[in-house]
Amino acid sequence: MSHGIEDVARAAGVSTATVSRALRGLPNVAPSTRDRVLAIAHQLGYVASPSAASLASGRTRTIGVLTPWISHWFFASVIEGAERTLRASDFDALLHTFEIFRGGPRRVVDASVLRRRVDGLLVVGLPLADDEIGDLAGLGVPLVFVGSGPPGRVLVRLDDQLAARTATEHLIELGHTRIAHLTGDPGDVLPWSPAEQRVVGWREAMAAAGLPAPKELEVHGYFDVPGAREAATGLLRSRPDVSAVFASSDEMAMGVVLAAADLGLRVPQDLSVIGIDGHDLGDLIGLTTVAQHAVEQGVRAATMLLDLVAGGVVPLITTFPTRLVIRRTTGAAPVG
Amino acid sequence: MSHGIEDVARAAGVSTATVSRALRGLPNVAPSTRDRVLAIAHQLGYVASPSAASLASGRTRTIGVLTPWISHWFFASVIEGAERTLRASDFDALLHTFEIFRGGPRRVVDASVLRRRVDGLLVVGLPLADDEIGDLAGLGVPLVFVGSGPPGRVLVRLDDQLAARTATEHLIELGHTRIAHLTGDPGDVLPWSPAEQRVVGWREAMAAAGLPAPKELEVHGYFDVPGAREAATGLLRSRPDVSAVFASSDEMAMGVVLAAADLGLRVPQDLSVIGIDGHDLGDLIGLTTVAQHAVEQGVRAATMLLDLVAGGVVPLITTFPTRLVIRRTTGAAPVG
DNA sequence: CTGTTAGCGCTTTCAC
DNA sequence: GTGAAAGCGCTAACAG
Repeated sequence: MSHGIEDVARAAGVSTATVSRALRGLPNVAPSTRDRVLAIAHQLGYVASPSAASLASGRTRTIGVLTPWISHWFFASVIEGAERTLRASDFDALLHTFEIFRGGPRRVVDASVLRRRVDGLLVVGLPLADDEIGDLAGLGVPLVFVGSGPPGRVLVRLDDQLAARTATEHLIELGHTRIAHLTGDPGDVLPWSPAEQRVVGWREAMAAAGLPAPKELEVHGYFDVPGAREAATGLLRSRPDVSAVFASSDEMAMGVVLAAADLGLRVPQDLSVIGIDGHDLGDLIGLTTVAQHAVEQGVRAATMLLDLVAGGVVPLITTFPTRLVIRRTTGAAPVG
Repeated sequence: MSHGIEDVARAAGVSTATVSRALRGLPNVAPSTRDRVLAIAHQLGYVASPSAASLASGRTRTIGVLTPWISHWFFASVIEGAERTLRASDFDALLHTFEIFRGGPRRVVDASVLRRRVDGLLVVGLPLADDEIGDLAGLGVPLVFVGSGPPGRVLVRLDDQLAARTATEHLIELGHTRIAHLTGDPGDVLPWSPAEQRVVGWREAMAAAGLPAPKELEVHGYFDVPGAREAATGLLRSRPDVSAVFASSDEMAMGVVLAAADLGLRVPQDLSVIGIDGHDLGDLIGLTTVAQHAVEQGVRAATMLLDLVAGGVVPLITTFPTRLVIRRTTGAAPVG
């Protein structure tokens, strides 16, 4: 049942070296030989042992995918795109999640377990500390960041400041003046994190319109629906004058919509809500959003990583476009 | 930077065999020796090469996770639970998705690429053909199915018939008599698939109440929000007398809610909708559902798989409970 | 409790 | 275009 390369070599009347070459499509194999080897290998159901091949060649044909969650829209979408791309090139995707605990510090990324295990690393939306990034880089394999990455490293992203300005400006055009921004955990303060960039974009848009953007209007909650619901409830209670909320993600925006319902506020008559993402289910509640292509970012990042693994060069920063999708959660500011 | 087992052995003044034993926590190593080896390995940042270890031992400490999608609630949740559990036991999760194309046949699962690559396989919600399952079994590693699996194999599931009856009975109790069932692709006809079991549960509940469950009320759509929206639109147009829809999943139920909105039907006054899942975002539209614990199923399945890999025995079928969560998409049947 | 010695199943020079 | 042979870096008997 389980054949080795020698069985194939013997059956084909060639050496194991030739079988290895033929199966991997290397040059310097006579077409007739190649065909024969391929046929026999197929017939025997032979597939090279990945461990043996890795040990001998030093390459694993495996890409590690590091992510904090998989059951969030952006992450699941990116991973789906990346996995599909890797598989198409006969690479495996090794999934490593790093839970970010509510309130507590997240488990630190341990690079050493990845040593000699992967040919490259895809870091999805995980704002890492400098030393962690250094450890990962120390593995000596190419790194590509998606959604969130430090300067100087290969990064696939969107223009977070622009997306945030777009969202905020949409609210401003609707006549809102008390526009709050709901963002992620306050511990996430790396200046290059998307959350931080979006805060900057919000401030810029507010400033450009001559509107105040005080600290009380910058609310930090946990980065999901329940977290946002809770944070938004607090905000809307203490600042009933707020007529619009720009949430840093669609999931957070959904939490805001739920909080509004909890408090008996009508959306968008009493409160306008906008997010960033283009979440699949945003349509369900008519969520206005600044949409991005998450699956495509996964595809692109994986493609670039594969290029790097093959020794190619890729652009340091790839910026994906976003577009404003106006639906039913934003409307004209209440009069008075 | 990158040390081998010999470096550690030399520094500790022992043989490589002892280093190997000490690092893996095997017995027959003096505590003092073990401590010394551990300290030196740590100091050197030594981690055994997985390829070399696999080649020598025949074990990979890797579990393959097979799934059709990752960006669907059930799948993402199960995978998240499983990955966390595997990681806790120092096992890696290798992600293999098998896209199910709309309309077309899905890509067939190719077991051979998994040969000698994994110590076990977790199949998540992928209704496989008998020969595919045979191929996977032929790999000689333990298999655990989650959500959907053939009789005679280790399976973590919920009682699909019961869940469907619970959902249908809820609608019947509200006075509905024309209750349609929206389910997945018609190609998915394996008698043991969850979709098929849910159809059976719906029919049973209808029959028990003396209500008709004709074929026209059993609607097949693609297994996601847009697919259900489309299928439900067709149904509601051709059968305006239908006052309630039981959808096979929450995502499909969301599609029904959207279809109702498209057609100007009020939910629940004109149409009641119920799903199965307990999707995170069901709350957003007050979706009534029969909830299950997807993350826990992933945890349990991974735990059992690890047991099997270690040579243990596990129950063939593990059935998770469900519970009816009544929210706002179901209400009394319209009078007349 | 520890060391010695074979491999595990490939890939990769280096010859021919 | 093909083969022989030397590893890749560990683990697993088997001794002692």
